[in-house]
Amino acid sequence: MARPRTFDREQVLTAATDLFWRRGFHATSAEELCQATGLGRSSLYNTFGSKGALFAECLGRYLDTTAQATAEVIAKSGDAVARIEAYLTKVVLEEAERSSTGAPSGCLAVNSVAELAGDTENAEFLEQVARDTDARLRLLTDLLRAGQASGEVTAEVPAEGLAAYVNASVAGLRISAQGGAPLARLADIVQAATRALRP
Amino acid sequence: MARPRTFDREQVLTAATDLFWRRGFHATSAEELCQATGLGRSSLYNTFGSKGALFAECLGRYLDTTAQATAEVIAKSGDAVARIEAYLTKVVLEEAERSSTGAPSGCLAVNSVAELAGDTENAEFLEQVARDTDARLRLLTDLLRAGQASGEVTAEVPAEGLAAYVNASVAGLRISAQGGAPLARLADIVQAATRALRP
DNA sequence: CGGGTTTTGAACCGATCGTTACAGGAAAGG
DNA sequence: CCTTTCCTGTAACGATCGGTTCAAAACCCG
Repeated sequence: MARPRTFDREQVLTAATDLFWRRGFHATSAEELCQATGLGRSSLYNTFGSKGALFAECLGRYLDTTAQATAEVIAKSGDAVARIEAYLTKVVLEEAERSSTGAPSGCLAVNSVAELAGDTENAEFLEQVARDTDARLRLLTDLLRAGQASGEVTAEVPAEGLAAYVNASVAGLRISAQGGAPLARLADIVQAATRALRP
Repeated sequence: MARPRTFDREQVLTAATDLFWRRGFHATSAEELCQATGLGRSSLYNTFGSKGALFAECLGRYLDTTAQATAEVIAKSGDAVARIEAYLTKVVLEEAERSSTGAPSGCLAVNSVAELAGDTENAEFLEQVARDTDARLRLLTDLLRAGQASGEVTAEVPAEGLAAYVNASVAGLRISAQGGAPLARLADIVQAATRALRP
């Protein structure tokens, strides 16, 4: 019936995500996206509509992927503090692997919040991240509240607050990694952050 | 001898810093800078040379100002943990005031790292932030090491690691504030972060 | 193998990017 | 008052921005 596509949609999204992650939304041009994905301008616009729509799709895919990975680590056995520690350690291991493979450091969601927080024209991207953050906070809150109930986790701070704290720690780790902190320091941050949760 | 300037350099830098802070380096145009500062294109370029040079000056001034403010809070009396808590609390109070006055939230240095970490053409800005971060880490390390020596601060994590942790906590607070976290959550984060330092 | 449908490449759109050129205006020294 | 020196506003520079147009190419189905 018709001429088929010569590219794989998922591969294109992966390449575009990598570029947005590395350079940010505003600094990434359509020309660079074409070069990185290998497809022409009309194919890109015919498939995704606009640069903003492509970014929204990349961001959504990124958020879903990382949310799933987070849920898997959190769901492992062990007490609540150990699960949080495993979660934070996973972040450090990711940064270690990324810096050795040339992949971008930090977190696309954190970068997007930092870049677009004052950008009224692109508030939709912030809402995407906000929805993801809310879901992540609910997951962490449930885990930490259960930990408080069983005495593994301190009750000096409400579970919602501890969840926000864990979330902030991840962002802090990501920014620290982007700032060039050595792996040993990132590991120290995890150790310190974990201490705060114990009774 | 010559015609004098009709604007105040410091006021221009303040207005430009506010705009860069709010919108980021790449998304801030020369046109917007002229509008925000009130001066014409040629005056702006005649005075600062280029958009990048202006940003470097804004960033340097911001870093110096905040470094001084940090040093003042850290130098106050009290034990090491109380000083760190005062430092983190100050961050939260700043965010509270900014959100009520319409000033930009978050931190220009954090935003710059997130936006420019993968930007090889603007590595000079990252170096500026890196120098500031190194100095801040030295200050924190000294304080925390003294706290460890007197037993006020845990020795489970080396002082350099605790300093990196405090620094990461500030970045996490800033990103959380930009992401829309309510003040009560930010205060919880400070309480939790402070717990990690105690023996 | 030919008709119908979709993708593709390349040229092109107006707008805006960062930056510069230049003519005229305003103050201080003589 | 006139020259000198700098500053200012306007207009424009080439380059690039995100996005579109369109004809030709490529494929599937009959």
